[in-house]
Amino acid sequence: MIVESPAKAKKIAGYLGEDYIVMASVGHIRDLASKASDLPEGERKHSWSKLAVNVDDGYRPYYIVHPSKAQTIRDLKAALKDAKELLLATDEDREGEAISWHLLEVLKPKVPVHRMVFNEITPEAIREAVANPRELDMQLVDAQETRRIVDRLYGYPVSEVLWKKIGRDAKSAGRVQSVAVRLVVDRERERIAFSSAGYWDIDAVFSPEDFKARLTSLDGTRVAIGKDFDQNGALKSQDKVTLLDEARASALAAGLKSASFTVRSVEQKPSQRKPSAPFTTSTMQQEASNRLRWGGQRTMRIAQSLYENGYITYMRTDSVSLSSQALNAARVQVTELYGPEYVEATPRTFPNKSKNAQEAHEAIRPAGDAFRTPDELRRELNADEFALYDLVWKRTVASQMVNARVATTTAKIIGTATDGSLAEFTASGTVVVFPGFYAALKDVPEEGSENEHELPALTEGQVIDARGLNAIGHTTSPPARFTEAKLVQRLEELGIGRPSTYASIMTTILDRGYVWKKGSALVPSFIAFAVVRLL
DNA sequence: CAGTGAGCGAGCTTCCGCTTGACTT
Repeated sequence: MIVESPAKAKKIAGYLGEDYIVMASVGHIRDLASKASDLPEGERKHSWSKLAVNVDDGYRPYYIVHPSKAQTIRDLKAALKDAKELLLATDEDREGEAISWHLLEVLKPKVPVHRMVFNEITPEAIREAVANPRELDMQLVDAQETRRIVDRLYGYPVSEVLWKKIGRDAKSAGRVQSVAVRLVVDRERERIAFSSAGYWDIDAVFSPEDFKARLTSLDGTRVAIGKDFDQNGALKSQDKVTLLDEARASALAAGLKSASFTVRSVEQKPSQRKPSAPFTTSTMQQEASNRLRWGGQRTMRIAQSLYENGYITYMRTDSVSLSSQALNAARVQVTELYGPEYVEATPRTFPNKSKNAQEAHEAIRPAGDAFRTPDELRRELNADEFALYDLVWKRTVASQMVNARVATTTAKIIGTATDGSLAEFTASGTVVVFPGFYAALKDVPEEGSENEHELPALTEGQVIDARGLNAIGHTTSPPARFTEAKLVQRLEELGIGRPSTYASIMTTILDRGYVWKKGSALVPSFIAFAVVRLL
């Protein structure tokens, strides 16, 4: 049996016993020749030679076995000599199907060949796959080959156009990298074109319990805030809003100093928060970026180590689905750690956000049919591994827990200034009524929950005091630059790139000098503007 | 006889996606 990953091969070998030899192709075994000199003698002088695609004869590709793969091929051939049967068990996606086809072409097996697939590595799933082989799907193989040829046919010549038209500082172009560069450049253009606007409001602190409120309305008209402005710094809608300048805001704050304030309304609204879907490669990179400040490369290196040592499932995946084994493990763990009332009644499933998803693997989760808690592994893992495992564990377990229930209280407080203006302040507070999946996250609160705070008990008509009234100036900000994680998220939404390439796309555009990093922000170089304009 | 310069040809760069391990900083 041939699979793609050595770690996977080792695991499956343990399940199948001595009748099977399980080996790995270690990814692709052949690729288009990368330069004309790698072609056979006599084929090096055609106009298409350096493309390694014969565009004059049906776009016939010239494949070569990369020298670093020669030993793998020799090992596979040697093992095949004594085999009764060859089972091609590469991943169930476009690239995996192609790897199987290339294996057939190179190994030329004399024994019966079967193609089989499995989405989870359990003894039952493997046995079922062995019992239900299928044929190679040549449509999928053709799709991969076409993808490969078109990327070459555009990537090489368009890169060469850049060399000629812009100079050798323009290094490369391609279906994926050029879109990434363009997103960064477009964003920078928006920032350059942006005009910021200034506006003022008043922050108030009221007693009891010194809670904070903000001026939201003046004489019945809403006070302008950041989102009322467009990118030119002009007020957006025709909606009636009052725009406060510094003088007006300061005068108003002074005029309210001795005012008496009344609670005009108190409204409480219950709401629920849902846990996020289990990790894909892209969301894991985003979370590690947010929580741990790690780049994609580092996250993937740590994940690889966790995977090879059997702590997590495969780390290059576009699926948010958990196997039945994983669902069960998560639910058992939630019951044990938090109690049955924390387990969602039926297993939660999540829609896949990426329309190009091929779902050859399940979501990234703790390995095994019983999860080990981060605390149980604290001694076995180094600091980085522990930090990433902790994120994976929390995300997986939380995904099978019940919603958090929260209550948001909004209070409106009014007062009249010495000049007769009626000022309305708004305060809001949120309390967690039932933590649900928050219980698993603990120190890692979900988005938006960091600032949750409670309001004191207030009743309508209650008269309260202002402890402080401060006019505060604000300016609108341009759209933020992309971070690595945000760019990966956007590329995935657009269906560009694959889990195995997200981290390397970033190094490509950095290495080519198209972008540089300012802290974690991606800033385009001058040459990037030129390249995007030409393309 | 040594050095210079023109002209010519060969070879390199470049794409995306799948794996790990051997390197260097």
